[in-house]
Amino acid sequence: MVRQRIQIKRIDNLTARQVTFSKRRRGLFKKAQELSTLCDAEIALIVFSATGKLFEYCSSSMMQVIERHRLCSEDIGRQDKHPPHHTQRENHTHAMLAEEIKEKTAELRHLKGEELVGLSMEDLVKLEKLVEAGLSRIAKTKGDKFMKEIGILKKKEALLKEENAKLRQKVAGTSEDETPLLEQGISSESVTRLSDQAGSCPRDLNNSDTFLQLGLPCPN
Amino acid sequence: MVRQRIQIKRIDNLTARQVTFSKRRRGLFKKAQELSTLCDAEIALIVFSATGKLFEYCSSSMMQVIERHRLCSEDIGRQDKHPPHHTQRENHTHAMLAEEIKEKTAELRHLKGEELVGLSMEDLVKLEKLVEAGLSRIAKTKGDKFMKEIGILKKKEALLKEENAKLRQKVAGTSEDETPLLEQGISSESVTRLSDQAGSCPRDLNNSDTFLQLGLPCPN
DNA sequence: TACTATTTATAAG
DNA sequence: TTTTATAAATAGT
Repeated sequence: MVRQRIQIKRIDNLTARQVTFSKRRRGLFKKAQELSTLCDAEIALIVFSATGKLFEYCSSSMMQVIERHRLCSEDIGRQDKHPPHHTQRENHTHAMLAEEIKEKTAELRHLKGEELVGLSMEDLVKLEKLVEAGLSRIAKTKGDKFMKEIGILKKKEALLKEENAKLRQKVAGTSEDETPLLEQGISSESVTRLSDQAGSCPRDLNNSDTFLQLGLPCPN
Repeated sequence: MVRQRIQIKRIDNLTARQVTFSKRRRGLFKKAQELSTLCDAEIALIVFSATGKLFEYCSSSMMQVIERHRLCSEDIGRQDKHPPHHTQRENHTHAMLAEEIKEKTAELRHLKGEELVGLSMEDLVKLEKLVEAGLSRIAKTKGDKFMKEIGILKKKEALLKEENAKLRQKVAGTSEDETPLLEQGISSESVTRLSDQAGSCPRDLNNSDTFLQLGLPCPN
């Protein structure tokens, strides 16, 4: 396919074959994963090299996909008139479970605003309300958590300030050095560096969506 | 990858997603088969579209490859001493399906703003974004549908008005009665009662969330 | 579905 | 492995 178009037939030269295998295998896996991501597909890819080495990729769980595949194949090739034994019941259970998965998958899509064609106006309005309600709960939970974090940080700040004040007193008592412990030019009222956490903001707040800065910027 | 480089992330637009899926799926299968031929590899590729349709390729026999894969995986994690029968497999399938249901149920709860305790700030922010995106898609779909309905109704209105006018002319020609057919005091310009639908608004618009009244209130 | 301008993959070195 | 020239794939139309 390059420098010179190649024939799609077995490469005789061992080295060339191995090199090509390695390159194309990588390409194939990349494409598989891109397809999965772009199109929301569930993909399983199993590759055995000529030497028997296994390479695999799966967008979710290999077992899960293989099971799903088995179920589908079963459905297609159901020519066995009489599923003889208890398998009758097994199949029934499978069908139920599969149905449930299908329903839940559809509902998930709807909640995510996908596959909406075919929904009636009424359905859409209901769905919108449902999602709005969910969103407000999520926002509230987020807000609560956020406020709690702020509370904790403020408490820490107060404690450290107090400690700081005490230390400053001690220092003042044992030395003539009047230089404050904090960086000069920045009031200790407006900024308190948390000495035991210097250089690391709490992960949950170190997020681009966090819209308040708390006056305790991360040093990054 | 062309005309404009695309991000490898889920394609939101349904049509574009389906088109891309179709194209890339073909490409992927071609690559798989080329690799298999060129390098003498044994390859199995299973693809489920977002809508649940199964596509598969296998250089030999799917069962064979899956079995070989199972053996390899087993070698890695051999904990099951003696898988007695096929019931093992049945149970396994059940477990997988049950697990999938569990996952989907949890995701549904989250999208509905339930069971949020335990989620990190990061999770919450992600979730909020996801739901917001879904909501906006739903709202857009609803709005589009709504506008379409309005268009249809307006067209109907125009047609009926025209018909009305003609009928009125006829009536005027055959009788001296000057009383309009419509309720007196309401201009036929602003209200046209759809005679064949009197008393029943289209169901989809008879909803508290419908914010325009169209000048055709339901008599309830 | 078919067409291209581009990007991506890759054969050969 | 890394580099290139070129073939192949594909996003947008």
